[in-house]
Amino acid sequence: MNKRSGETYHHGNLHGTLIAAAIELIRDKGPNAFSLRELAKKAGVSHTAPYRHFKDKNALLVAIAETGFKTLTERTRNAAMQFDGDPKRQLIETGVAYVELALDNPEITQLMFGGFIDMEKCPKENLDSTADNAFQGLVNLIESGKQSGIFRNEETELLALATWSMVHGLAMLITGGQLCGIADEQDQVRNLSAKVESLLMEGILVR
Amino acid sequence: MNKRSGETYHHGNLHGTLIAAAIELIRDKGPNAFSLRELAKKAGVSHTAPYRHFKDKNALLVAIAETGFKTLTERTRNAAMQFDGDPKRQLIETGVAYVELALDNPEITQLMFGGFIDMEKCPKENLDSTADNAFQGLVNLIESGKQSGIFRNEETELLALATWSMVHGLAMLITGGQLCGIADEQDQVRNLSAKVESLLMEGILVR
DNA sequence: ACATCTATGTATACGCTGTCAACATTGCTG
DNA sequence: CAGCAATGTTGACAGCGTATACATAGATGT
Repeated sequence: MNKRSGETYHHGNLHGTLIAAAIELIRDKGPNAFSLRELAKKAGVSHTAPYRHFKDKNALLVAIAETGFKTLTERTRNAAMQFDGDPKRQLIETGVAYVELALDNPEITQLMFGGFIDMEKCPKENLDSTADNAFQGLVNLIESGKQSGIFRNEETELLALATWSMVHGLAMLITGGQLCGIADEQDQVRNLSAKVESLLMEGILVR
Repeated sequence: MNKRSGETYHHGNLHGTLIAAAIELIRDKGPNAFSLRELAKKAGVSHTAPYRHFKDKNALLVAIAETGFKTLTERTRNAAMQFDGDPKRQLIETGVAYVELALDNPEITQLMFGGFIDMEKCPKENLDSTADNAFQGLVNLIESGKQSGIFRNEETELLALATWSMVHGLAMLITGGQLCGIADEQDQVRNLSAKVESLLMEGILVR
C-alpha cells in the first residue's frame, strides 16, 4: 500500500509525497506560480486531497519553508563544525554555506523570506522556532569567538545580526536576480561571499 | 474630465490612478494577495480597463517596482548629499535611508525584491536601469571615499556589493518579519542600521 | 463643421485557482 | 465483525487573469 500510488484508494504517504512534489513544482515555476491543484495532479490525487493533510495552501507553504530552515540549520552547522577552534574561518564558511544553499534553491529561499507566507494566519511558533535554530548557531559561534578574544567585544546579538544581514542580503540579491552577470556561477558565488565576509571581518575603513 | 471619475466614460488619468491605487492596495494586503480586479473596482472602472494601460498584471507590478526604485534612488542620494565630503558618514546615512525606506514600505520592498515579478517576460531594461541608478550612487560614493584614502583600496564593486548586501539583508530581514521584537520601531531601526554599518566599517575582528 | 481614426473603457466568456460541503472508501479498534 | 476515524473523491462556488468583440469619446484632417 505504500509503494504504488495509482492502485489503491488510500495513497499511503500523501503528506510526504505532497511536500516533495511541491518542492519540485516550486523549483520549476517559482513560488508565485505554484498551485495546489497542479500539485494534486502531479501527486496523482484529487484536487482536494491535500486538504486532509494541510489546512491551507498557506499551511503547506509553511511546511515547505520549515524544511528549508532545517536544511539551512544543518548545512551551516556542518560548515562550522569543519573548522572547530577557528571562529574566524567558521564564520566565513557558515556564510558561504548560507549563500550557496540559497543559490542552489533560489525559489525556496524566496518562499522562506519573500513574503509568500501569511504570518497572520499561520501557527507561527513552528516556523519561528525552526528559523531561530539557524540563528542560534550563529550566536553561539560568535560568543565563542568573543571569548577567544578574536571578535570585537560588542553585544553578541549585534555582531550576529550584522553577519546574518550581510550574508542574507547577498543571498537575496543573488536569488532575486539583482546580481546578474556579477554572480551567477557556483564558484563565483563561493569566492564572492568569502570575500564579502572577509571584508566584514577586517572592516572597510583603512586602519 | 480629470477630476470626477464616476461621471465620464473616459477616466482621464487611469494610468496614474491605477498605480496609486495599486500601491495602496499592496500596502493593505501585501503583494501576494493583490489582484487586478480588486484594483479595477477600487479605481471605479471595469475589470479589463487596466489592460489599456498595462499589458499584464506583471507589467503593472513592474511599473510599481520602478517607482519604488526611483524613490530609493532619491532618498539615498538625498541622504548622501547632506554629508558631502564625509564619505564614512555618507555611507552610513545612505544605508540608514535604505533600511528606513524599506521599513516604511515593507510590502513594496517585497514586491521589488521578493520574486513577485516575472523577469522572463518583463521588458527588464526598464526595471534594471532604474535599479542600477540606485547602485551607481553607492559606487560613486565608495570611489570618492577610496580616493580620499578613507576606504580600503579594494575593488570598488566588491566594497559596494558588501555594503549593499549588508543594508539589503537587514532591510529584508526586517520587512520579512524575521526580526520581530528586535527591530520593529522606527527609531530602533535607525539606531540598529547605523550600528550594523559602523561594524562593517570598523570590522568585526579585534585589531 | 463634420467625418473618421485612434485611444480608452465595457461586456462577455474561458479556464484556472483556493476552498467548502457532501459523499465514498479504507484501515483500525473494540 | 461492527463501527469509527482517517483519508480520498465529487461537485460546487466565487474570485482570478486574460482574450475577444463591442461602445464611446477625444483628437485630427479636411
